[in-house]
Amino acid sequence: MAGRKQFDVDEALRLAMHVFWRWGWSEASIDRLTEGTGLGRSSLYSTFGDKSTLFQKSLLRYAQSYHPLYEEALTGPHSDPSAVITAYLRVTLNRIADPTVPDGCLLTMSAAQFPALDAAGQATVRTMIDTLRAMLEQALLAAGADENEAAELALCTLATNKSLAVLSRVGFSSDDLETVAATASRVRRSDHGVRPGDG
Amino acid sequence: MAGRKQFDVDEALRLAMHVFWRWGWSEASIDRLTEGTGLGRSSLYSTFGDKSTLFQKSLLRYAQSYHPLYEEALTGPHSDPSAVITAYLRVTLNRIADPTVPDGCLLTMSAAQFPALDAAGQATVRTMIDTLRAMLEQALLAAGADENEAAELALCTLATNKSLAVLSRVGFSSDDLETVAATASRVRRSDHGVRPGDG
DNA sequence: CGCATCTTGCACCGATCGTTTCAACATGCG
DNA sequence: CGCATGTTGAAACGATCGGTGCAAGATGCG
Repeated sequence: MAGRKQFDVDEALRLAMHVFWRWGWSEASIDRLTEGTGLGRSSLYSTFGDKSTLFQKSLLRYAQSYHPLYEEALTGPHSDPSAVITAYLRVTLNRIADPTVPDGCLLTMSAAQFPALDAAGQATVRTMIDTLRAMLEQALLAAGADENEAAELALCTLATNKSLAVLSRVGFSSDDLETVAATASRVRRSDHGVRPGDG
Repeated sequence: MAGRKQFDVDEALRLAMHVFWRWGWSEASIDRLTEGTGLGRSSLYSTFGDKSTLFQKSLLRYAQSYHPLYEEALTGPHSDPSAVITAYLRVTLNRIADPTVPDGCLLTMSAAQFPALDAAGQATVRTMIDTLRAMLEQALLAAGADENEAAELALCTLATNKSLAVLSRVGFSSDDLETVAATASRVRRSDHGVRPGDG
């Protein structure tokens, strides 16, 4: 039962990364990590150090194994920026649709971490969008644009709101955050006739 | 020391919500909640129920107290959709800049939950953007557009990536996610001469 | 084989987790 | 006052947390 290592270190790290993605930092207990990797506690600690160190290595492993997937889908040469973005986000969407593989972010709370987002909570979130949508509808009408775009813009604005929260917590600068917000504000701008600098 | 309640229930709930925002679900222990609200354990449990119930109520309270802030900044009537979006995201940015108030998302992991996002982790994230930026630079050059836009587009695409992860975990439909991704792909499309349906 | 070296499983550590219990106390009503 | 009702602080519950110690077992080398 002992002697030389009876497992592949890199595969074990991949499995550990998966546990962290599935459960998040706090809910990924040592017991869950040992179960998910198949290693014993001693092997886990002697190979990867304590939980913090293991999480660091998992994060690095995640980032390194993550981007090649996108590169694979985005083989050059590229001539259309929109196509690049579309292909990139398509990979994210496909991965999100598959609940068995890590999606585009290791740093959001896992479902196990907010046990209480029930129907009432969902409705509350919807209400938040609806208020924004109503304002956008009004503005689109006043600008002579298609008011049916309001729902789409409201959704995307909320999405930007969430991304700002994530990026700030990951450590992006306020300049970067400003850039994201400014670009989101320019979405489809030319479609409803507002020129740069307006507003 | 007892008799009638010696605290304001709504204010206590507000403080509890703040603790959940600051620490996240897992790291918001009962001790931290009692310290943050000023209540004893008995008062907390008898007033709000167990931790899950308290989190539900905090989430609702968060959503309800959150949107009025945006409405306040977005007094109508509105005539410019971009201005509405800009004002909305401006509130988010201002709140993120202030570390003492809840920002735009209660469901991202707090800083206390990933103790290992050090310089190495930051650099890894940067590498992920740089790869995307290089592809976009190539595409922008081929399309005859300004390649300096690549960094901005890469950042915003990553932002969309993160927002998709959050929205999916909150329970948004795949249709909604598709909408967000499609809109992100159209960002500044008309600026570099790519028509709808290309690619 | 003899021995050093490494790995593994298991028990165990103190600390903290969410939750419950309970006695002491303050109030409102008769 | 007497008593029911409700609140408060504090102690304690079992469970689980991250982490360690250690003996048993397996290997490589002489």
